[in-house]
Amino acid sequence: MSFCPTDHSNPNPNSIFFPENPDPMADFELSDYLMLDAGVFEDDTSEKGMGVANESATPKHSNIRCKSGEKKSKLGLGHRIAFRMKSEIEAMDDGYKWRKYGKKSVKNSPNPRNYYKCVSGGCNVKKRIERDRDDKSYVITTYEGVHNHESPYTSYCNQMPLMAPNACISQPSPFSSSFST
DNA sequence: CGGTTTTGACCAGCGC
DNA sequence: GCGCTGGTCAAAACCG
Repeated sequence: MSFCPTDHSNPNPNSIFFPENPDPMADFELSDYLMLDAGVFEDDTSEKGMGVANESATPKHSNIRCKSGEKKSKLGLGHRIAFRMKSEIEAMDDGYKWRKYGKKSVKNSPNPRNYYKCVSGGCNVKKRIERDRDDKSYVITTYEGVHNHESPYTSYCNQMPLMAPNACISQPSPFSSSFST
């Protein structure tokens, strides 16, 4: 599996960029990535099966975890993807436009979880963001659903290939070493 | 003034 | 059936 910046079928870490931070590598580090395809997730704890709530429950390394044929997404939205990264900021701009619709304190975590929806018309992709309970310098982001549109950022890049052909896809990425297969 | 965020209330699913 | 928990709604507050 490879991640293409122009592929909007799934939100992916490669599409994240940092308009407010010209040097994201300075305080950004991907720690873990979980591919929770088709609403299925690795239920590796004894906690209630709300899926990716578990990713903060166990120590993690740079592994891609994928499992299929077990539990379905509660909402039936299809793809679910979660990753954990070291970052000072929680609301990273991944190129899509999100609207916050909820904030909730969750059990076993001192940090609240924030809920966002993609505001593009007809797109019901959601994401959850919370700080790792064990290490607050890490942020756990979970995407749920599939975008039915391109990222505005991707569109922007595609419009200026002659101007800066490498400006969007060739920047150093914390994900590139882990996910370019 | 319109869009976004905050926050308490409400609802549904799950375990006991 | 009941209580707990996570997820969503919606009104109010906030901000540019």
